[in-house]
Amino acid sequence: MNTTSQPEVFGAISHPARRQMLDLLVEGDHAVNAIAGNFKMSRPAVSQHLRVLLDAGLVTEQRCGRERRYRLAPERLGPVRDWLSHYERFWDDHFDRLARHLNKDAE
Amino acid sequence: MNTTSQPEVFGAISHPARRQMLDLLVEGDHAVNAIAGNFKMSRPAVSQHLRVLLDAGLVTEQRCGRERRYRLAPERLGPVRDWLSHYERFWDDHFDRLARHLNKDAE
DNA sequence: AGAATACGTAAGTAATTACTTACATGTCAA
DNA sequence: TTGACATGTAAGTAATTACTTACGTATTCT
Repeated sequence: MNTTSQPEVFGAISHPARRQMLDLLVEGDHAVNAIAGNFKMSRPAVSQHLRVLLDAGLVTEQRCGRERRYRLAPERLGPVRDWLSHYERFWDDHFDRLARHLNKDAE
Repeated sequence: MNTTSQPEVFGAISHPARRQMLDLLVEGDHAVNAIAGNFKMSRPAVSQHLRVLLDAGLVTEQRCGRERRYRLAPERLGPVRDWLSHYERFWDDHFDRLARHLNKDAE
């Protein structure tokens, strides 16, 4: 269990606004202004948060005319899920047994 | 999906040392010195990290003579798991279907 | 009682974070 | 081409974080 891998990811999701941005992007990709419309902070602040998410690899950006569309890249949440999986058994043994069963299937 | 609930939890697990402390406590409860032995930082620094985990509800402390034993309280990772669950489908649809199936069972 | 142990807390500091406003750059539209 | 739009970047700042050393407080041991 390597807890130091992808440290930026845990930092990136530690801010409520950034989690909310990811939640927004679940619906599909969005331009910066569309994202910023959901927040009280200034648009540059939103840009900076998006930069953090981009650096963490949690989103990708695509230039699209004068817009920049941000798209969710949820694979990078993998380390979080992996780390969390070590704790699953504590709150839901039933679920855990099934998860391990699935892993066995995958082998 | 309330991304602002239990914000401390996401902050608490954002630091690699604190995740490593939780990982340690998976094995069972430990006194502070036993925990500190695994880190290069000073013991007070470890105490301060443990305080963050305590405030987040991720560990409990029990006075035991002159020791203080910290024990994992993994239920508080629930918000993290819940938030993450909205992304499961992106990397493992099969797993997601089974998760939803389990939820249906639970009703 | 007195010394050693186990720990928290205080206080100080350097680094980082989360903003802000002002500005620069590239794109589209009249 | 001129102006409006979409966005990143720079620079400054206040707040927070992650440490450090010094010290205080129980508890146990002799």
